[in-house]
Amino acid sequence: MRSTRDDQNTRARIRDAAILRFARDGLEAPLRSIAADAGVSAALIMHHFGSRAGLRLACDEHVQAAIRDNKTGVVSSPGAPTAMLAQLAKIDEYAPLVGYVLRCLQAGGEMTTHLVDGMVADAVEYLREGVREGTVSPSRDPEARARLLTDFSLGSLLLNLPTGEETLDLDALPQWFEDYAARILLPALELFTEPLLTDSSLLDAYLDSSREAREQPAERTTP
Amino acid sequence: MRSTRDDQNTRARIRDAAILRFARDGLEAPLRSIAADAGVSAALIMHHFGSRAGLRLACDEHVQAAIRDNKTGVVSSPGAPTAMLAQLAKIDEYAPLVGYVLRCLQAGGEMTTHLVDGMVADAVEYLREGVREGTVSPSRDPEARARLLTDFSLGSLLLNLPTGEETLDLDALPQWFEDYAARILLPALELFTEPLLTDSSLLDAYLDSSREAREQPAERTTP
DNA sequence: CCATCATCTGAACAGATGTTTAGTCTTCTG
DNA sequence: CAGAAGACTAAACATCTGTTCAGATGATGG
Repeated sequence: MRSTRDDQNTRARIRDAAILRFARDGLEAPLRSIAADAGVSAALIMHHFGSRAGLRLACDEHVQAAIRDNKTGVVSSPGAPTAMLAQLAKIDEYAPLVGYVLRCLQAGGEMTTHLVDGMVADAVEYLREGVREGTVSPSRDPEARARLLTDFSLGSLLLNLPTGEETLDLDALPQWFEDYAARILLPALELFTEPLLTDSSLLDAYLDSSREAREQPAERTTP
Repeated sequence: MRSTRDDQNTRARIRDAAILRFARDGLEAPLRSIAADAGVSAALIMHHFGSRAGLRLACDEHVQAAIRDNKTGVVSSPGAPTAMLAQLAKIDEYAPLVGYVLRCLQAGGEMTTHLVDGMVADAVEYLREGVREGTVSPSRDPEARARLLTDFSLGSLLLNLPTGEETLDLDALPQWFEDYAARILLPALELFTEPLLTDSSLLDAYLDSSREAREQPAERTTP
Protein backbone atom coordinates (compact mmCIF):
# COMPACT_ATOMS: atom_id res chain seq x y z
CA MET A 1 0.00 0.00 0.00
CA ARG A 2 2.13 2.80 -1.30
CA SER A 3 -0.54 5.46 -1.15
CA THR A 4 -0.68 5.58 2.62
CA ARG A 5 3.08 5.71 3.07
CA ASP A 6 3.49 8.28 0.31
CA ASP A 7 0.65 10.26 1.75
CA GLN A 8 2.45 10.46 5.07
CA ASN A 9 5.75 11.13 3.40
CA THR A 10 4.47 13.93 1.23
CA ARG A 11 2.53 15.49 4.08
CA ALA A 12 5.60 15.31 6.29
CA ARG A 13 7.81 16.67 3.55
CA ILE A 14 5.52 19.65 3.02
CA ARG A 15 5.28 20.22 6.77
CA ASP A 16 9.04 20.14 7.20
CA ALA A 17 9.56 22.46 4.25
CA ALA A 18 7.00 24.80 5.80
CA ILE A 19 8.73 24.80 9.17
CA LEU A 20 12.02 25.53 7.46
CA ARG A 21 10.60 28.39 5.40
CA PHE A 22 8.68 29.82 8.32
CA ALA A 23 11.85 29.75 10.40
CA ARG A 24 13.99 31.34 7.69
CA ASP A 25 11.60 33.87 6.12
CA GLY A 26 9.09 34.43 8.90
CA LEU A 27 5.60 33.15 9.51
CA GLU A 28 4.23 35.11 6.53
CA ALA A 29 6.26 33.09 4.03
CA PRO A 30 4.11 32.47 0.93
CA LEU A 31 2.69 29.03 0.33
CA ARG A 32 4.17 28.95 -3.15
CA SER A 33 7.71 29.14 -1.83
CA ILE A 34 7.00 26.30 0.59
CA ALA A 35 5.49 24.27 -2.22
CA ALA A 36 8.56 24.88 -4.38
CA ASP A 37 10.86 23.77 -1.56
CA ALA A 38 8.86 20.59 -1.08
CA GLY A 39 8.81 20.00 -4.85
CA VAL A 40 5.02 20.07 -5.07
CA SER A 41 2.34 22.42 -6.27
CA ALA A 42 0.71 25.01 -4.04
CA ALA A 43 -2.62 23.35 -4.60
CA LEU A 44 -1.35 20.19 -2.98
CA ILE A 45 -0.82 22.03 0.26
CA MET A 46 -4.48 22.93 0.23
CA HIS A 47 -5.34 19.35 -0.55
CA HIS A 48 -3.44 18.06 2.47
CA PHE A 49 -3.96 20.84 5.00
CA GLY A 50 -7.11 22.57 3.85
CA SER A 51 -5.76 26.06 4.23
CA ARG A 52 -2.76 28.08 5.29
CA ALA A 53 -4.09 28.06 8.84
CA GLY A 54 -4.29 24.28 8.69
CA LEU A 55 -0.66 24.08 7.65
CA ARG A 56 0.36 26.40 10.49
CA LEU A 57 -1.58 24.23 12.91
CA ALA A 58 0.16 21.09 11.69
CA CYS A 59 3.52 22.82 12.10
CA ASP A 60 2.62 23.98 15.59
CA GLU A 61 1.55 20.51 16.64
CA HIS A 62 4.62 18.85 15.17
CA VAL A 63 7.00 21.29 16.84
CA GLN A 64 5.23 21.05 20.17
CA ALA A 65 5.36 17.28 20.00
CA ALA A 66 9.07 17.35 19.14
CA ILE A 67 9.78 19.65 22.05
CA ARG A 68 7.72 17.53 24.40
CA ASP A 69 9.59 14.41 23.34
CA ASN A 70 12.97 16.03 23.63
CA LYS A 71 12.29 17.67 26.95
CA THR A 72 12.12 14.39 28.77
CA GLY A 73 15.54 13.51 27.32
CA VAL A 74 17.39 16.71 28.16
CA VAL A 75 15.52 17.59 31.31
CA SER A 76 18.78 18.11 33.14
CA SER A 77 19.58 21.16 31.03
CA PRO A 78 21.58 23.69 33.03
CA GLY A 79 18.77 26.00 34.03
CA ALA A 80 17.62 28.72 31.67
CA PRO A 81 15.26 27.91 28.78
CA THR A 82 17.69 29.69 26.51
CA ALA A 83 20.17 26.93 27.16
CA MET A 84 17.75 24.30 25.91
CA LEU A 85 17.14 26.21 22.68
CA ALA A 86 20.85 26.78 22.21
CA GLN A 87 21.57 23.10 22.78
CA LEU A 88 18.88 22.03 20.32
CA ALA A 89 20.00 24.52 17.68
CA LYS A 90 23.38 22.84 17.56
CA ILE A 91 21.83 19.68 16.21
CA ASP A 92 21.32 20.40 12.54
CA GLU A 93 18.12 18.46 12.38
CA TYR A 94 16.53 20.53 15.12
CA ALA A 95 17.72 23.95 13.98
CA PRO A 96 14.59 24.58 11.90
CA LEU A 97 12.41 23.71 14.87
CA VAL A 98 14.29 26.17 17.05
CA GLY A 99 13.96 28.85 14.39
CA TYR A 100 10.25 28.17 14.10
CA VAL A 101 9.82 28.41 17.85
CA LEU A 102 11.67 31.71 17.93
CA ARG A 103 9.44 33.06 15.18
CA CYS A 104 6.36 31.97 17.11
CA LEU A 105 7.58 33.51 20.34
CA GLN A 106 8.25 36.71 18.46
CA ALA A 107 4.82 36.76 16.87
CA GLY A 108 2.96 36.03 20.07
CA GLY A 109 -0.36 34.26 20.20
CA GLU A 110 -1.71 31.16 21.81
CA MET A 111 1.26 28.94 21.05
CA THR A 112 3.59 31.45 22.65
CA THR A 113 1.54 31.32 25.85
CA HIS A 114 1.67 27.54 25.80
CA LEU A 115 5.41 27.39 25.20
CA VAL A 116 6.26 30.00 27.79
CA ASP A 117 3.98 28.42 30.36
CA GLY A 118 5.74 25.12 29.80
CA MET A 119 9.13 26.72 30.23
CA VAL A 120 7.95 28.47 33.39
CA ALA A 121 6.78 25.16 34.77
CA ASP A 122 10.21 23.69 34.03
CA ALA A 123 11.91 26.68 35.63
CA VAL A 124 9.83 26.19 38.77
CA GLU A 125 11.18 22.66 38.98
CA TYR A 126 14.79 23.64 38.33
CA LEU A 127 14.61 26.36 40.94
CA ARG A 128 12.90 24.16 43.49
CA GLU A 129 15.64 21.60 43.09
CA GLY A 130 18.25 24.33 43.44
CA VAL A 131 16.63 25.53 46.63
CA ARG A 132 16.58 21.98 47.98
CA GLU A 133 20.26 21.56 47.15
CA GLY A 134 21.04 24.90 48.76
CA THR A 135 22.48 26.56 45.65
CA VAL A 136 19.46 28.76 45.01
CA SER A 137 17.89 31.00 47.62
CA PRO A 138 14.20 30.45 48.40
CA SER A 139 11.54 32.85 47.12
CA ARG A 140 8.38 34.33 48.59
CA ASP A 141 6.62 33.47 45.33
CA PRO A 142 8.47 30.70 43.47
CA GLU A 143 6.00 30.70 40.56
CA ALA A 144 6.31 34.46 39.99
CA ARG A 145 10.10 34.28 40.27
CA ALA A 146 10.30 31.47 37.77
CA ARG A 147 8.10 33.43 35.36
CA LEU A 148 10.20 36.56 35.76
CA LEU A 149 13.44 34.72 35.07
CA THR A 150 11.93 32.91 32.09
CA ASP A 151 10.52 36.13 30.64
CA PHE A 152 13.84 37.86 31.16
CA SER A 153 15.83 35.12 29.45
CA LEU A 154 13.46 34.63 26.56
CA GLY A 155 12.61 38.28 26.05
CA SER A 156 16.22 39.36 26.06
CA LEU A 157 17.03 36.59 23.62
CA LEU A 158 14.30 37.65 21.19
CA LEU A 159 15.23 41.30 21.48
CA ASN A 160 18.81 40.49 20.51
CA LEU A 161 17.92 38.02 17.79
CA PRO A 162 19.17 39.19 14.38
CA THR A 163 15.70 39.43 12.93
CA GLY A 164 15.93 42.89 11.46
CA GLU A 165 16.81 41.36 8.15
CA GLU A 166 13.85 39.44 6.89
CA THR A 167 15.79 36.18 6.74
CA LEU A 168 17.17 34.17 9.66
CA ASP A 169 20.35 32.23 9.00
CA LEU A 170 19.81 28.89 10.68
CA ASP A 171 23.35 27.70 10.06
CA ALA A 172 24.74 30.68 11.93
CA LEU A 173 22.28 30.23 14.79
CA PRO A 174 24.42 27.97 17.02
CA GLN A 175 27.38 30.33 16.77
CA TRP A 176 25.08 33.26 17.50
CA PHE A 177 23.76 31.49 20.60
CA GLU A 178 27.28 30.94 21.84
CA ASP A 179 28.31 34.53 21.28
CA TYR A 180 25.18 35.78 22.96
CA ALA A 181 25.70 33.53 25.96
CA ALA A 182 29.32 34.62 26.28
CA ARG A 183 28.25 38.25 26.09
CA ILE A 184 25.74 38.10 28.92
CA LEU A 185 27.51 35.57 31.13
CA LEU A 186 29.46 38.00 33.30
CA PRO A 187 26.67 40.52 33.98
CA ALA A 188 24.20 37.69 34.51
CA LEU A 189 26.39 35.87 37.00
CA GLU A 190 27.11 39.14 38.74
CA LEU A 191 23.42 40.02 38.93
CA PHE A 192 22.51 36.59 40.28
CA THR A 193 25.37 36.48 42.79
CA GLU A 194 25.73 39.99 44.17
CA PRO A 195 22.58 41.95 44.97
CA LEU A 196 22.00 44.85 42.59
CA LEU A 197 20.54 46.93 45.39
CA THR A 198 22.79 47.53 48.37
CA ASP A 199 20.04 47.45 51.00
CA SER A 200 16.59 45.93 51.34
CA SER A 201 14.69 49.17 51.94
CA LEU A 202 12.69 48.98 48.69
CA LEU A 203 11.80 45.34 49.18
CA ASP A 204 10.93 45.95 52.83
CA ALA A 205 8.75 48.91 51.92
CA TYR A 206 6.89 46.80 49.38
CA LEU A 207 6.45 43.94 51.80
CA ASP A 208 5.20 46.34 54.49
CA SER A 209 2.71 48.04 52.19
CA SER A 210 1.62 44.68 50.86
CA ARG A 211 1.03 43.24 54.35
CA GLU A 212 -0.69 46.41 55.43
CA ALA A 213 -3.02 46.33 52.45
CA ARG A 214 -3.82 42.73 53.23
CA GLU A 215 -4.63 43.34 56.89
CA GLN A 216 -6.74 46.46 56.57
CA PRO A 217 -7.72 47.00 52.95
CA ALA A 218 -8.65 50.58 51.94
CA GLU A 219 -9.24 51.93 55.44
CA ARG A 220 -6.93 54.90 55.20
CA THR A 221 -9.28 57.75 54.22
CA THR A 222 -11.69 57.23 57.16
CA PRO A 223 -9.77 57.16 60.47
CA MET B 1 0.36 81.74 2.51
CA ARG B 2 -2.04 78.98 3.26
CA SER B 3 -0.44 76.36 1.07
CA THR B 4 2.61 75.98 3.27
CA ARG B 5 0.65 75.66 6.47
CA ASP B 6 -1.81 73.26 4.90
CA ASP B 7 1.06 71.30 3.48
CA GLN B 8 2.48 70.86 6.94
CA ASN B 9 -0.93 70.15 8.39
CA THR B 10 -1.87 67.51 5.87
CA ARG B 11 1.53 65.89 6.02
CA ALA B 12 1.40 65.85 9.80
CA ARG B 13 -2.15 64.56 9.79
CA ILE B 14 -1.21 61.67 7.51
CA ARG B 15 1.88 60.95 9.58
CA ASP B 16 -0.08 60.89 12.82
CA ALA B 17 -2.76 58.69 11.30
CA ALA B 18 -0.01 56.37 10.12
CA ILE B 19 1.60 56.17 13.55
CA LEU B 20 -1.78 55.40 15.06
CA ARG B 21 -2.58 52.68 12.53
CA PHE B 22 0.89 51.18 12.75
CA ALA B 23 0.58 51.08 16.53
CA ARG B 24 -2.89 49.54 16.48
CA ASP B 25 -2.71 47.17 13.51
CA GLY B 26 1.02 46.55 13.22
CA LEU B 27 3.66 47.88 10.88
CA GLU B 28 2.12 46.11 7.89
CA ALA B 29 -1.07 48.17 8.05
CA PRO B 30 -2.16 48.97 4.47
CA LEU B 31 -1.72 52.50 3.16
CA ARG B 32 -5.39 52.67 2.19
CA SER B 33 -6.53 52.32 5.79
CA ILE B 34 -4.14 55.08 6.85
CA ALA B 35 -5.40 57.27 4.03
CA ALA B 36 -8.99 56.66 5.10
CA ASP B 37 -8.16 57.59 8.71
CA ALA B 38 -6.52 60.81 7.58
CA GLY B 39 -9.42 61.55 5.26
CA VAL B 40 -7.30 61.60 2.15
CA SER B 41 -6.64 59.37 -0.83
CA ALA B 42 -3.94 56.77 -0.90
CA ALA B 43 -2.32 58.57 -3.80
CA LEU B 44 -1.77 61.63 -1.62
CA ILE B 45 0.43 59.61 0.68
CA MET B 46 2.63 58.82 -2.26
CA HIS B 47 2.62 62.48 -3.23
CA HIS B 48 3.86 63.55 0.20
CA PHE B 49 6.12 60.67 1.19
CA GLY B 50 7.13 59.10 -2.10
CA SER B 51 6.57 55.55 -0.98
CA ARG B 52 5.54 53.40 1.94
CA ALA B 53 9.15 53.32 3.05
CA GLY B 54 9.20 57.10 3.00
CA LEU B 55 6.17 57.23 5.26
CA ARG B 56 7.76 54.76 7.66
CA LEU B 57 10.88 56.89 7.73
CA ALA B 58 8.90 60.02 8.52
CA CYS B 59 7.13 58.17 11.34
CA ASP B 60 10.43 56.89 12.71
CA GLU B 61 11.98 60.33 12.68
CA HIS B 62 8.97 61.96 14.28
CA VAL B 63 8.78 59.38 17.05
CA GLN B 64 12.51 59.53 17.71
CA ALA B 65 12.36 63.31 17.90
CA ALA B 66 9.40 63.15 20.29
CA ILE B 67 11.22 60.71 22.51
CA ARG B 68 14.38 62.77 22.44
CA ASP B 69 12.44 65.89 23.42
CA ASN B 70 10.57 64.15 26.17
CA LYS B 71 13.59 62.37 27.58
CA THR B 72 15.21 65.58 28.74
CA GLY B 73 11.97 66.42 30.56
CA VAL B 74 11.42 63.13 32.36
CA VAL B 75 15.02 62.17 32.79
CA SER B 76 14.44 61.52 36.48
CA SER B 77 12.30 58.48 35.64
CA PRO B 78 12.63 55.82 38.32
CA GLY B 79 15.13 53.60 36.55
CA ALA B 80 13.91 51.00 34.12
CA PRO B 81 13.06 51.99 30.53
CA THR B 82 9.74 50.26 31.00
CA ALA B 83 8.80 52.95 33.47
CA MET B 84 9.32 55.67 30.91
CA LEU B 85 7.12 53.94 28.38
CA ALA B 86 4.46 53.31 31.01
CA GLN B 87 4.54 56.92 32.08
CA LEU B 88 4.26 58.18 28.51
CA ALA B 89 1.45 55.78 27.66
CA LYS B 90 -0.70 57.37 30.35
CA ILE B 91 -0.76 60.63 28.44
CA ASP B 92 -3.38 60.06 25.77
CA GLU B 93 -1.50 62.10 23.23
CA TYR B 94 1.59 59.94 23.55
CA ALA B 95 -0.08 56.56 23.64
CA PRO B 96 0.18 56.09 19.85
CA LEU B 97 3.87 56.91 19.99
CA VAL B 98 4.40 54.30 22.67
CA GLY B 99 2.45 51.76 20.68
CA TYR B 100 4.52 52.55 17.60
CA VAL B 101 7.73 52.15 19.55
CA LEU B 102 6.60 48.80 20.89
CA ARG B 103 5.77 47.62 17.37
CA CYS B 104 9.20 48.72 16.18
CA LEU B 105 10.97 47.00 19.05
CA GLN B 106 9.02 43.86 18.26
CA ALA B 107 9.86 44.00 14.58
CA GLY B 108 13.56 44.63 15.10
CA GLY B 109 15.73 46.47 12.66
CA GLU B 110 17.90 49.51 12.73
CA MET B 111 15.51 51.70 14.70
CA THR B 112 15.30 49.05 17.40
CA THR B 113 19.07 49.10 17.74
CA HIS B 114 19.03 52.87 18.00
CA LEU B 115 16.27 52.95 20.59
CA VAL B 116 17.74 50.20 22.71
CA ASP B 117 21.21 51.73 22.57
CA GLY B 118 19.76 55.01 23.78
CA MET B 119 17.99 53.28 26.65
CA VAL B 120 21.16 51.43 27.56
CA ALA B 121 23.04 54.72 27.65
CA ASP B 122 20.37 56.11 29.96
CA ALA B 123 20.55 53.02 32.13
CA VAL B 124 24.31 53.41 32.44
CA GLU B 125 23.73 56.90 33.80
CA TYR B 126 20.99 55.85 36.21
CA LEU B 127 23.11 53.02 37.53
CA ARG B 128 26.23 55.14 37.83
CA GLU B 129 24.26 57.65 39.86
CA GLY B 130 22.88 54.84 42.01
CA VAL B 131 26.38 53.56 42.62
CA ARG B 132 27.55 57.03 43.60
CA GLU B 133 24.63 57.40 46.01
CA GLY B 134 25.38 54.00 47.44
CA THR B 135 22.00 52.44 46.60
CA VAL B 136 23.32 50.33 43.72
CA SER B 137 26.28 48.02 43.98
CA PRO B 138 29.16 48.61 41.55
CA SER B 139 29.72 46.33 38.58
CA ARG B 140 32.78 44.86 36.90
CA ASP B 141 31.33 45.93 33.56
CA PRO B 142 28.77 48.73 33.98
CA GLU B 143 27.97 48.91 30.27
CA ALA B 144 27.26 45.19 29.99
CA ARG B 145 25.18 45.24 33.18
CA ALA B 146 23.13 48.18 31.92
CA ARG B 147 22.51 46.37 28.63
CA LEU B 148 21.51 43.19 30.38
CA LEU B 149 19.01 44.97 32.61
CA THR B 150 17.62 46.95 29.68
CA ASP B 151 17.27 43.84 27.54
CA PHE B 152 15.61 42.00 30.41
CA SER B 153 13.09 44.77 31.05
CA LEU B 154 12.28 45.47 27.43
CA GLY B 155 12.32 41.87 26.30
CA SER B 156 10.08 40.68 29.09
CA LEU B 157 7.73 43.55 28.38
CA LEU B 158 7.47 42.67 24.69
CA LEU B 159 7.05 39.00 25.44
CA ASN B 160 4.11 39.75 27.71
CA LEU B 161 2.55 42.36 25.45
CA PRO B 162 -0.94 41.29 24.32
CA THR B 163 0.04 41.21 20.67
CA GLY B 164 -1.31 37.82 19.77
CA GLU B 165 -4.46 39.45 18.53
CA GLU B 166 -3.59 41.52 15.51
CA THR B 167 -4.86 44.74 17.10
CA LEU B 168 -3.35 46.56 20.07
CA ASP B 169 -5.79 48.45 22.28
CA LEU B 170 -4.04 51.73 23.04
CA ASP B 171 -6.70 52.85 25.51
CA ALA B 172 -6.12 49.75 27.61
CA LEU B 173 -2.34 50.14 27.44
CA PRO B 174 -1.84 52.26 30.60
CA GLN B 175 -3.87 49.85 32.67
CA TRP B 176 -1.96 46.95 31.18
CA PHE B 177 1.33 48.60 32.10
CA GLU B 178 0.16 49.03 35.68
CA ASP B 179 -0.98 45.44 35.97
CA TYR B 180 2.25 44.19 34.48
CA ALA B 181 4.34 46.31 36.81
CA ALA B 182 2.36 45.11 39.81
CA ARG B 183 2.78 41.51 38.70
CA ILE B 184 6.55 41.60 38.45
CA LEU B 185 7.28 43.98 41.31
CA LEU B 186 7.75 41.40 44.06
CA PRO B 187 9.92 38.93 42.16
CA ALA B 188 11.93 41.79 40.64
CA LEU B 189 12.60 43.44 44.00
CA GLU B 190 13.44 40.07 45.46
CA LEU B 191 15.85 39.28 42.62
CA PHE B 192 17.55 42.66 42.89
CA THR B 193 17.80 42.59 46.69
CA GLU B 194 18.56 39.01 47.65
CA PRO B 195 21.08 37.06 45.56
CA LEU B 196 19.48 34.31 43.51
CA LEU B 197 22.55 32.13 43.97
CA THR B 198 23.53 31.37 47.54
CA ASP B 199 27.26 31.39 46.95
CA SER B 200 29.69 32.95 44.51
CA SER B 201 31.26 29.74 43.25
CA LEU B 202 29.91 30.12 39.70
CA LEU B 203 30.94 33.75 39.44
CA ASP B 204 34.35 32.99 40.95
CA ALA B 205 34.88 30.14 38.55
CA TYR B 206 34.06 32.37 35.61
CA LEU B 207 36.33 35.14 36.86
CA ASP B 208 39.15 32.64 37.39
CA SER B 209 38.82 31.11 33.96
CA SER B 210 38.51 34.54 32.43
CA ARG B 211 41.65 35.82 34.12
CA GLU B 212 43.48 32.63 33.29
CA ALA B 213 42.53 32.92 29.63
CA ARG B 214 43.73 36.52 29.61
CA GLU B 215 47.08 35.67 31.14
CA GLN B 216 48.01 32.62 29.12
CA PRO B 217 45.70 32.28 26.13
CA ALA B 218 45.36 28.81 24.60
CA GLU B 219 48.44 27.29 26.18
CA ARG B 220 46.78 24.31 27.74
CA THR B 221 47.34 21.55 25.18
CA THR B 222 51.11 22.03 24.96
CA PRO B 223 52.64 22.04 28.43
C1' DC C 1 -7.63 88.05 -15.64
C1' DC C 2 -4.83 84.52 -16.93
C1' DA C 3 -1.14 81.32 -16.44
C1' DT C 4 1.01 78.50 -13.06
C1' DC C 5 1.85 75.58 -9.69
C1' DA C 6 1.04 72.54 -5.92
C1' DT C 7 -2.55 69.78 -3.80
C1' DC C 8 -5.38 66.23 -4.30
C1' DT C 9 -8.33 62.52 -6.46
C1' DG C 10 -10.45 58.43 -9.01
C1' DA C 11 -9.18 54.99 -11.74
C1' DA C 12 -6.24 51.96 -13.46
C1' DC C 13 -1.99 48.98 -13.29
C1' DA C 14 1.09 45.30 -11.98
C1' DG C 15 2.25 42.00 -8.95
C1' DA C 16 1.61 38.82 -5.24
C1' DT C 17 -1.24 36.01 -2.40
C1' DG C 18 -4.62 32.30 -0.73
C1' DT C 19 -7.96 29.51 -2.65
C1' DT C 20 -10.90 27.00 -6.19
C1' DT C 21 -11.75 24.22 -10.12
C1' DA C 22 -11.43 20.96 -13.52
C1' DG C 23 -8.98 17.54 -14.91
C1' DT C 24 -4.77 14.03 -15.26
C1' DC C 25 -2.33 10.25 -13.64
C1' DT C 26 -1.39 6.43 -10.69
C1' DT C 27 -2.71 2.83 -7.75
C1' DC C 28 -5.60 -0.11 -5.47
C1' DT C 29 -9.98 -2.88 -5.41
C1' DG C 30 -13.72 -5.83 -6.82
C1' DC D 1 -9.79 -5.59 -16.51
C1' DA D 2 -13.11 -1.82 -15.34
C1' DG D 3 -13.76 1.53 -12.19
C1' DA D 4 -13.24 4.01 -8.07
C1' DA D 5 -10.33 6.77 -5.20
C1' DG D 6 -6.88 9.45 -3.98
C1' DA D 7 -2.51 12.16 -5.13
C1' DC D 8 -1.35 15.66 -7.75
C1' DT D 9 -1.19 19.73 -11.13
C1' DA D 10 -1.97 23.78 -14.27
C1' DA D 11 -4.66 27.38 -14.73
C1' DA D 12 -7.85 30.52 -13.40
C1' DC D 13 -10.06 33.40 -9.73
C1' DA D 14 -10.69 36.84 -6.36
C1' DT D 15 -8.64 39.95 -3.56
C1' DC D 16 -5.42 42.83 -1.74
C1' DT D 17 -1.17 45.31 -2.13
C1' DG D 18 1.91 49.50 -3.39
C1' DT D 19 2.32 52.48 -7.04
C1' DT D 20 1.36 55.33 -11.34
C1' DC D 21 -1.22 58.48 -14.26
C1' DA D 22 -4.11 61.81 -16.17
C1' DG D 23 -6.66 65.21 -14.77
C1' DA D 24 -9.67 68.28 -11.60
C1' DT D 25 -9.48 71.92 -8.21
C1' DG D 26 -8.26 76.07 -6.31
C1' DA D 27 -5.31 79.43 -4.68
C1' DT D 28 -1.20 82.49 -6.11
C1' DG D 29 1.49 85.77 -8.49
C1' DG D 30 2.31 88.68 -12.49
